[in-house]
Amino acid sequence: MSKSLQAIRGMNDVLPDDMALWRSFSAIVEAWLERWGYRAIRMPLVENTALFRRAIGEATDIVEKEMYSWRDELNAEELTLRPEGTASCVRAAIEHSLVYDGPKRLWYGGPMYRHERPQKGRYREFYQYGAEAFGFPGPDVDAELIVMCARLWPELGLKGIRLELNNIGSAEERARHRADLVKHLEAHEGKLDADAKRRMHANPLRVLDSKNPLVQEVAAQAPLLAGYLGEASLAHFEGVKKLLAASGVEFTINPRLVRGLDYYNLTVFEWVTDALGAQGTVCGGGRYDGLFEQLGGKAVPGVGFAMGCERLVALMKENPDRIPAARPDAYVLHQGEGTLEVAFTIADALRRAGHAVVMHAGGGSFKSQMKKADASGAWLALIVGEDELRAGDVSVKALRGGGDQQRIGRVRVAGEFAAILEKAKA
RNA sequence: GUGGCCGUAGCUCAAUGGUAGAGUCCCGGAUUGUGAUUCCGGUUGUUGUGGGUUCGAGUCCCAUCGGUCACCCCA
Repeated sequence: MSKSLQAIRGMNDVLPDDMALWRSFSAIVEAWLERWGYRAIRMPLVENTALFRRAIGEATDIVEKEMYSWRDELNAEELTLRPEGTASCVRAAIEHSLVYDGPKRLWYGGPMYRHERPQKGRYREFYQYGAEAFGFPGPDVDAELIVMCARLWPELGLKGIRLELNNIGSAEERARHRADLVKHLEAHEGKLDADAKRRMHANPLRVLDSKNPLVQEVAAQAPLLAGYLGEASLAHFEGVKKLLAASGVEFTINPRLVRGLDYYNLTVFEWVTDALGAQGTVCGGGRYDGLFEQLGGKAVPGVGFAMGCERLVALMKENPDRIPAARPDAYVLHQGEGTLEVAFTIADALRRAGHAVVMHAGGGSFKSQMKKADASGAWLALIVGEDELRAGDVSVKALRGGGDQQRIGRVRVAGEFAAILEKAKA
């Protein structure tokens, strides 16, 4: 084992048995995104490091210690494997003037990279689907994105995913709150632990999340952001809540909900489950109206979410009956001089007619070929032996119940196969 | 990044410091051409890796790699 190479820590192979579930997950999610009017976009996995530093924020954990960054000496560039998708998506929208002719709804999917200690539901390479709506300032699209998710969970067969919501106000409101918050923290610096002190100026909102009881005491008396929210912010949030209520989507307000990326404002939300231990957030997002300008574009409002595929697939795994069995229509076996060519061309003809056909390869006794046919999960076994070869026939045997073995002329197989298959499945 | 627990056959797991095992899977056989059930037989391995203690280490110690859980963080 030690001499053989291993996958990079926190970066996982997905084996064929699991890929069946992954592909069905992807098919459901992608169809759902398209159905809601979101259009696919694809961005590179590698971007300039500066993009993430500017978008996500210098003081965030992601930028401080989780990015895979390196210097590409060939071009003298600082590069980073993307830790999330929103920054790239906004960069692409600015670069290609995507909102020139009006607002846009976009989605993307693919791997993201963060150098964290791996844990269940937390990997160094992990897949996300993200949806972003650019150019819509109103609360309706915030609500649309949230309701969208609410409708997806049942399609994936998932229950017990609850919605947490918060309003973190505008940049100006947060700046005023933040100034007062820092003052408050400074006044009680003696009670803060090292972590809280470090964050006090860099990311004071995070201090409120501390689990240290002494720090909590300080946090409990800290000025609340809610007291700094102006009419516009409150109205926006009311608008979101009204549409959620109209859609029958339940939520809890979590005033502690602070997203770990600096670009958010107004609406932030997380979809959370208790079934995954400490990594319970299955989808998270919010509004980021300042991000376009921060990245050098015109002022364009944005709102979006990203969902963690590994976590959702893990939840789907708990309902094994939803895992689709991929079975071929037929398994073709052959034995005897001259049978291979006949079997081979029959398999070819059936595939050209649209059927899923596995051709036995590698020889073996008749018995072992039958075993492989059964193990393949195929509905039918097609047998070309010496008898069939002489008679110009193929034997068709149903492997999953349904009907006796029959022989049919091999020129008729392609034409009659669909009917035979249907009968075998009945 | 910090701490706890764990690493034995492809998989799931046994083995008081004293000869590494079971189930499953896989392969072969049970009248010459028929699977899934049943019966019989067979192969599974540098016990994650590298050191150390010991007459003797899967077992004890150290390191390292990996997994897992919690902290942290987030999807």
